[in-house]
Amino acid sequence: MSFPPTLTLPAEPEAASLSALEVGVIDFFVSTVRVLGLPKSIGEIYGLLFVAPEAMPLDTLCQRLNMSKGSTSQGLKMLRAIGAVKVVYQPGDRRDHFTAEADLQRLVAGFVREQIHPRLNHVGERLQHLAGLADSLPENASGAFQRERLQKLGRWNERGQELLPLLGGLME
Amino acid sequence: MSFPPTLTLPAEPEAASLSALEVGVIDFFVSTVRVLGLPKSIGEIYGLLFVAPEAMPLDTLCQRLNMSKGSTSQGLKMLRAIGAVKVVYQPGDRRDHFTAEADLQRLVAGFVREQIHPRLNHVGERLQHLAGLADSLPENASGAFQRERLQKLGRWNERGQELLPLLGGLME
DNA sequence: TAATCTGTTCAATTATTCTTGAACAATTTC
DNA sequence: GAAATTGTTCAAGAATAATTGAACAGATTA
Repeated sequence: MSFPPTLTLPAEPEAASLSALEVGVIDFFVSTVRVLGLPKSIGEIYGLLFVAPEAMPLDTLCQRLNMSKGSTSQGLKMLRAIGAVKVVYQPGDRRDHFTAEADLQRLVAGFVREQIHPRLNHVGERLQHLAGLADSLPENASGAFQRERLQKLGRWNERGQELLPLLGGLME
Repeated sequence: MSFPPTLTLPAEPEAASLSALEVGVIDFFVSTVRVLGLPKSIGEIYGLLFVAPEAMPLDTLCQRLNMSKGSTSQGLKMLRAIGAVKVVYQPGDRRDHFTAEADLQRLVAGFVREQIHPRLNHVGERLQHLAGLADSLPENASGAFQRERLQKLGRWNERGQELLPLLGGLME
């Protein structure tokens, strides 16, 4: 009873060589990023760059994270948009090299700007429109209740508008 | 040229009868809830209850939102856990009746408790473990850099722990 | 100019999450 | 107790989101 000698088992599938420290830090950012509703790959890329003393190019990230070039490129694109990674010039190397931005205030500001604000699009307008409907509500208890609820919605929205920009400031 | 008289077109597929106001408010909460990473159905249920002057039972929600009993039941379960809907007793009706909790501070507190904290599980422990690895880092520039990054991670975590509970307080 | 290198894009696949609907338990009514 | 009512659970299906990989464009080198 023997295994076919012509068939070589593909060992561990290109196990990415990451130190325990790197794995730990990446793991931390993967969880964080999940809470924020971003894809795991974003957390992996940022995590590796965050612990890395040196900037690294796209293909190094691909290899070490065992991630496709497409995902890595897209992930870096988003991270750059947020301002969470920066491109640094590396003399004598044609490739872009990336480092992690580690200033929490900037990270928060970038995240709010790129991820939260766009999704809050037109909320103000829509509430405006709703407020218009309030006038044609009946003059009874139900009408009064609903007008009150609409006002509450408006106040919540204003409060949110005020608070969001302050978020960054709270971060030390 | 005529349509087969025996074939009745199924009209609009049980178009849920919602007023423009209701649609608007539901729409508002659906967007909000999406930003928070919760399923749409949660926003629909809460939105309808939020504008409704009267408490309503599960099957009314199903009918008006055109949503399955399963989804409605699960959605109400989560909303109850967060503290975003309350059960009110309705004399002479065996069914539970639900209303929306509209106190923002309580909503935020419940959301953090049920959705954020559980996901942040063990982050402290894991960071503790990572801090252990710091000691066996080399005494060169790279080692120093990584130790610093680990410290930063620890500070961020502490800061988050302090800030989360305050979130509710900010809400008026 | 051709060949190589670097990085981006996007259609197709894969993985994840949400919703449905039917089966079930627990009450209540007859 | 049988039938009806109310609400929950969960496996299967549907919808959504993330990832891959191959094709591509632009830049650089030979």
